[in-house]
Amino acid sequence: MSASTKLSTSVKALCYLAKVHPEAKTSSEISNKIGVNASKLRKILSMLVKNNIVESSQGATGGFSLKKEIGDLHLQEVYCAIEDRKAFHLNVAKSKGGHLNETSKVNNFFLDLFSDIQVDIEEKMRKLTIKSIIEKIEK
Amino acid sequence: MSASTKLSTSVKALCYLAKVHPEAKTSSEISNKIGVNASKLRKILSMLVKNNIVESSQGATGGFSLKKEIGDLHLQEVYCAIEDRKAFHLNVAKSKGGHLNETSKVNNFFLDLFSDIQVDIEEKMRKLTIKSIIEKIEK
DNA sequence: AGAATTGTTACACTTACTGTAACATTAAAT
DNA sequence: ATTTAATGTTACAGTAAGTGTAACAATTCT
Repeated sequence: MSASTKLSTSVKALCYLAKVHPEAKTSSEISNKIGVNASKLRKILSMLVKNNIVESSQGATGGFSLKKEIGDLHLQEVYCAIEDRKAFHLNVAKSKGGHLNETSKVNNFFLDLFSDIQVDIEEKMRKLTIKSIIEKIEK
Repeated sequence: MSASTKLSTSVKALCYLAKVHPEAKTSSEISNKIGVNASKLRKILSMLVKNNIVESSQGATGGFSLKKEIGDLHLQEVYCAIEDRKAFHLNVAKSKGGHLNETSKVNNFFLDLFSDIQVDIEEKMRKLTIKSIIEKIEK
């Protein structure tokens, strides 16, 4: 699953959980609401659980509920929770061999450029809370 | 070939052509220098030709040479030449059905966000000329 | 104990990417 | 004119990545 798909799935689930807060909902309930496979959804939600964004309880009456206040929950935080590797990943061939030839210098240039872009993206996401996203969507 | 790979390949080829300017070089010569398959390279270079960035001549003594002054050639221009679709593409599920439910609203939010990001990236690329890249790389 | 849920693994299917080959088209050189 | 060597384009097999779904162990309430 691509980073951007995971991110939008996460936000959909978080918006739904925010609406029903503090009620807990099962993965299949959420799945029906947002149109994402329940198994895949659990995979994503489990990552949010590990990062203290969502709470889960197993067993017969289990389910997922919001743990963090959505006014304090930034998109960047969600993004980091679901994506370990540098995301919105851009391909640049690794330079092979020790010395820096022209080709590997160009590669390094793009690695730098893309990591600058990555920083910009994360900065943009840091300014958006889930609450602000919900407000923006509703109006 | 991903957008970012095509872009870095283009820049490698352009740097090499700048160095030997105004001499024309064949795709296999360039291929050897920058370590990219000659056939794939021709595919990319042909797009640069169509956008008046590179000149080509066919036939026995043919080859590729720079057409544009590298001080006037911006990375964004190269990028547009090789990539028709919105690049650095980020996945968002298309909303199906006419009405706007919560899920499709979230999708639209991300479409907007990602197109903002796209604008930022292109703006960054618009500030970089091939000449400035070469200077940056060499020092 | 039984039932229902999360958390995780596995797998087939599809889609995209990669590397390479092949060949028609073109143009210079002899 | 023929040959030669190049671009421009198409095709294709092999690989990698993404998608959708199923299965099942672990857990916890009733």
